[in-house]
Amino acid sequence: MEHPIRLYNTRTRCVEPFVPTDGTRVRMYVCGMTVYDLCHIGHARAMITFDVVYRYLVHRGYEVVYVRNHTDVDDKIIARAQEAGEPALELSNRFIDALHEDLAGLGLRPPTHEPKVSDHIPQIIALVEDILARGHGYVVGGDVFFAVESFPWYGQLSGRSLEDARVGDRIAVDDRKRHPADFALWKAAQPGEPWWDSPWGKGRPGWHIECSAMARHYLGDSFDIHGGGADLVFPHHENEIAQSEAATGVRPFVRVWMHNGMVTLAEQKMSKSLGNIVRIRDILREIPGEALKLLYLEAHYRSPVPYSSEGLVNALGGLDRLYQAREAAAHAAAQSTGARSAGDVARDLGGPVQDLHDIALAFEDRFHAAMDEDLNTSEAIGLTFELVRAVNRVAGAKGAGRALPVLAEAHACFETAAVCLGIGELAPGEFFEEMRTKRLRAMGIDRAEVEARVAERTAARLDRDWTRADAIRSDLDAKNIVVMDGPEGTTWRVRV
RNA sequence: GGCGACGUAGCCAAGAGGUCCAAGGCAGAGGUUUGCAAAACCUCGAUUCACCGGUUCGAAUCCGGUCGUCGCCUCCA
Repeated sequence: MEHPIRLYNTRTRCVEPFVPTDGTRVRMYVCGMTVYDLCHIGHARAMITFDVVYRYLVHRGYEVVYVRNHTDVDDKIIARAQEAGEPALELSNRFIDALHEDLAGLGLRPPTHEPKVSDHIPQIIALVEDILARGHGYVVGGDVFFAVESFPWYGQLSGRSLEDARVGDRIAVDDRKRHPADFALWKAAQPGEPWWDSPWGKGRPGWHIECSAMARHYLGDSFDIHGGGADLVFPHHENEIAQSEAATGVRPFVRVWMHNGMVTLAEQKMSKSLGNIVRIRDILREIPGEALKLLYLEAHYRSPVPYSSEGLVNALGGLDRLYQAREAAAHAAAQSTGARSAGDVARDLGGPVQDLHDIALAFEDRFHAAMDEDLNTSEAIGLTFELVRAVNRVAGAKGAGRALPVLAEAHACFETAAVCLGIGELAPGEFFEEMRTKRLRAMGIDRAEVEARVAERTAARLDRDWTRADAIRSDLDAKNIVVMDGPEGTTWRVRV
């Protein structure tokens, strides 16, 4: 690694060089979701953020073990299941399937492991036993609590002390707790709830412990990166640290804590309690998934990002532009014989061709420099669009045929961006088709009818009947269908 | 009340004290191109980085204060 990647660490509140413990092997755990409902665009942000972390680390030569859990044992799941009269694990499995569909629609890479809580009860019980053995927990009835006062570093991540926390201020405190901030490691089973046998009787894991246990099982007592949404810093991640470090005696549990910013709607955080939820699949019906990625990645992952349908459609426009340039570059790459070097061609042709060559040559280094600095995807995307413009300048000009080797270079740059960001990964034709299908659906337009009218217009144009051709054009235009006459015939698109 | 983040053009957004008198995208104006369009390309847009002080030869970038917005402290990505 010629120049280390630098990442912001929530624990130290600094951007610091990232050096994995184990050479080129990186171990990363990301909090997935509690699967009692469909994924919303806030989940999407976390998933997209860490998908990019994963992609980029792999791109830079690391071997990454990426674990993202499904929390399938939880109060809310149980409550939903009881309402629906469905076994809790069946319900959670349905939502895991839905999650996989949604994330595939966004073009996210699957993690190395996707453990479920229900499959790791023995590991959880073992972890709780270790915590008790080291004197950091206590049993009350069939419940087990973590004793925060026994762990001197409690608050290290969130930067709050036990005095500051004032946990009792806003919630009713269970008077069996020794300290208001103590939290459940294991909960005794209530009637009608799923349960597992344990040394403390029938029960189930508390919230937090599952991540400690599964991270330990797949990644060991100490690992490189732990990610999740910024709203998990406290109490979830704080409690994870306390449990894990208390159980193993190994510090630090996690070397780098990474947290993505929230998605806001109309200046407010999207959240379950506010009820302002937008689901991933509602978007995917009408917009290609990469548009959401572009919208998010245009901002830094730690900043809040405003969501709006206008913003999304905006991003779709940019994506479309990117794919058009990609298509031109891909076309050139396929045709380029490589008989002449890009450098020679650039020198001979000069002007925009030379400019494109220069941009392409510097692209990878500049792209890496941006991403190395705590994943500055905004700048990386800026660079990509500079490339788009440079490509269009060359590809759209007369004599583009002579510049093929240089356009082929640009094509390779687009590949780098696509692999690292997951944007522009589809074959351009595939993207245009997806966009057309989804936009037609969004606008309720019948495809066959459009194609018939376009054919009609083409016939009119062949007869040089401009009046009729223009009438059809404006007719279609009123329905947001834009007709384009190019050298290779007439195409059409749905206006975005 | 405690802890934290942020405030850059009409909108979104990047900017490791000087080589940035501020990337990129969208929207807008003019132009090239086109049967007419669309797309694409070219040109134009913050004398300025919420406000006020301070440090410095020099600050959007550092420090202090003011105002504003948001997040966490309760389930949350």
